[in-house]
Amino acid sequence: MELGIELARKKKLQPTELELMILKVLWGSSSAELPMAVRDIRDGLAKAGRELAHTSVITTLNIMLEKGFLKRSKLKNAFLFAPKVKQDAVQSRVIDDVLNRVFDGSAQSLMLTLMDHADVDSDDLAEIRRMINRKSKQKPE
Amino acid sequence: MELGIELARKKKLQPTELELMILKVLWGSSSAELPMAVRDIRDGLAKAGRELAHTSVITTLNIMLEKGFLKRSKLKNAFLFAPKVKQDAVQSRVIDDVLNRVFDGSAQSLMLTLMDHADVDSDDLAEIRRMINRKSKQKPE
DNA sequence: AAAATTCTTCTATGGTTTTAGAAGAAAATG
DNA sequence: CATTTTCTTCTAAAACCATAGAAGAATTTT
Repeated sequence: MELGIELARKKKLQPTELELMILKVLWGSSSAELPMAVRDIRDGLAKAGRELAHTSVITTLNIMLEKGFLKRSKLKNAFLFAPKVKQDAVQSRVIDDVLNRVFDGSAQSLMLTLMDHADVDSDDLAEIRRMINRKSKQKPE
Repeated sequence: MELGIELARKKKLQPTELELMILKVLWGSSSAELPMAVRDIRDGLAKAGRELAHTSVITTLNIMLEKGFLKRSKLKNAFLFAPKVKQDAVQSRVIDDVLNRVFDGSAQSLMLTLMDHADVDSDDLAEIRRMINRKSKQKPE
């Protein structure tokens, strides 16, 4: 029996380029958590170099709502949007994805690439070393 | 001579999902560098869980050729494909992109996320520490 | 209240990605 | 040499992404 079962398309958990920009505007708003009006989000995008029509922003916000990235509330006749996902969580998912897809799961390889490439100065290195020490104590595993 | 100045579209430097899988098949082939036949690439993909029609693979390979990810040679009537970009280079570009887009350029933040998330065991930590020491000597910057 | 402004939903287009069939040329096989 | 197999190129479709105009409802302004 050939069941047609719509496998409900595996929901991209990763925000797209533009979606991420929007999330960053929301996360960065004075008191995060605080819902923003479309107009303000649009301004935030413009400030980041992305000038879009008002309706373009709305369209994307609605898609993000469906995807579960945002929550929405109403003020008068207008909608306000707030992030439903935390920045940490998104960052984690992205790193996980890159780690597995691009670096075959090798965290070392990833770090090596990062340090070879990005201009990590000696202060950064020191900070990272501190981080590692903390880590290796805290979780000897 | 006013040649047609191909400012063309901004050439996605990043391989897509499938394109990356294909590159991995090519990079991973016994002696990298060695050109592979479509059939073999197809098998490699299948082995990685991606079963595509022969023509689907060809279509994608041709796109990758246009994008400059691959080079092509001919054997009899069939084409052979080999990577034109090195794995390091692609990894670098991806990390750079993620660093800037997702972590606002903070390598520390990226690393922290990586270590909090991925299961980096103490051996890994030791290795990473060694890496950092090497780095901080080599380039006091 | 009439007019202007503000917002939303609907609809639409162009581009990219992924996937694959049809048609036809070339090579291998019997 | 006729048939089968193996390749390629062309064409195409569905999904997703980015962008935005038209139409219409609600709010504000004059």
